[in-house]
Amino acid sequence: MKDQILHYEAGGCENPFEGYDQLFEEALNDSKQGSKVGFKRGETLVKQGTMVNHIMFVQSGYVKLELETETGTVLLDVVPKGRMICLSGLFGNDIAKYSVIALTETQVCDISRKFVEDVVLHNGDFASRIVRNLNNQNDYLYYRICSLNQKQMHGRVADVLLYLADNIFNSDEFPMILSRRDLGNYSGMAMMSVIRTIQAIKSDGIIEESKSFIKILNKKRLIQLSRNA
Amino acid sequence: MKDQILHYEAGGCENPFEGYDQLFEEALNDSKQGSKVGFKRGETLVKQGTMVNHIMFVQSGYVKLELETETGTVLLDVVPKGRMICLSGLFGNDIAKYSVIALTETQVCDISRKFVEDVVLHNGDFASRIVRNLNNQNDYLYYRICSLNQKQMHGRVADVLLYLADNIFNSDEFPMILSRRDLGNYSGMAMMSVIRTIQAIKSDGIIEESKSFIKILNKKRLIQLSRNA
DNA sequence: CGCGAGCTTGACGTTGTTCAACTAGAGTGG
DNA sequence: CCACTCTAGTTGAACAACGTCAAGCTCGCG
Repeated sequence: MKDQILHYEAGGCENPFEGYDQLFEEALNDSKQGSKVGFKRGETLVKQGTMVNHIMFVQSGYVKLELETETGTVLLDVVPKGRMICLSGLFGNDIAKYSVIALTETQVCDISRKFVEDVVLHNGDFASRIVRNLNNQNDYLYYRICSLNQKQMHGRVADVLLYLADNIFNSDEFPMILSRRDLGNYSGMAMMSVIRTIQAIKSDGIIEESKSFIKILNKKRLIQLSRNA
Repeated sequence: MKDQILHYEAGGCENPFEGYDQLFEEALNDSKQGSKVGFKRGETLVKQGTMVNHIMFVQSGYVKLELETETGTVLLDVVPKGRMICLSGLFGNDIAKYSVIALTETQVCDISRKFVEDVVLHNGDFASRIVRNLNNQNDYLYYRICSLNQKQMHGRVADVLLYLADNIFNSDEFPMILSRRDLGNYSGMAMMSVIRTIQAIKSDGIIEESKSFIKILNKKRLIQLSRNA
């Protein structure tokens, strides 16, 4: 029971729109409602502080959510293809709370926020999915807070790697789309500390990296590291 | 814009049940649906890992939400009278993700989770309030992550104090219901580091403490500390 | 071939934790 | 009423963890 949150399992990253294809297809085909847009790595989809009146479905690629503060940047999350972004703006104000930046070539599909809000208002089943999705997001953030609160460098780096493997790529081998700096912004560490820690994990034979492609060789030990061993 | 999240303002801690008194009054008067229970300081309202089939309204007093992990305890949040707890269990499974513990004498009022879920399913306006509430909870967690990620001890302690003053007690003078250990579990610090930091803030004349009652004497400087000065 | 961004390494200084000893107050039982 | 104990809070000194600085590296790209 205790470790239910230690190894975050994204039960709730299910797409709440699944099964509602038809409903939203109409919205998407309406030129005013939906439009597909492509981005290159590094491009900004949404800039923190600007007005945003739509939510987005990531059709292909990967994006990161970043929060800029006076003292630096926090990497809030990585979102892979098949999930939604900006759901957290539903029924709130128009101002984007964080920036969204492409980590790879990315295609997204905009949906009017008002439209989605209307569906929530009139379709209880859909509303319940949105609630469940937000609750899962909450669980994820709890897990992040635990990691930051209690673990030291090795544990935190292990956490990011496990999160990427288990929740973003669903594989123990994946391309390293995050820079060392990104990893630092995610885990609350200086970039150089990230480097040193990863170096140590590599030379312990726990992971392998070539051509910015990560392989987890010894997952058990990685999980042990995460538990602060 | 940048500091929108640095000073967390609980726009969203509004009670989503407000205005729905009548609807839930009925539920509460039904002996099966609602019941009022009292707790003393230190008593556990909900134990992490147990089954919970209700959400709770805090009628009087203050409670804390705590997550127990293998490596220690994380203080997730403090909830004052007038707010709900366990909303995060809506449409999820029955298992409590965290413990709820009374910080003072507390009276709570249980409401069947199924009942609330039914209202969400059939009342769009209420559903939108729940969504907004959860989104505000998300914002709060982002703010916490920023604090943990980027600030050092003085900033983090300042953050807790400001959070308590601005969002829990709505006053710059309040009883210190959290122990030093609690503060450590909240801010990701060792208890002794909390003590030293508070001692320093006191001797700088920024706060005053007597009989476990806190007065913020110089809020500007406390905010400066929070900004990592 | 040279330039720049991301990465790496070592030395050093700071921040924060741990350990151990001590104090003050709150309850408890005789 | 007085020991007695228990918990929360406090302090200092030693130590480990982490960040910072400065220099050099590597690799893709023009």
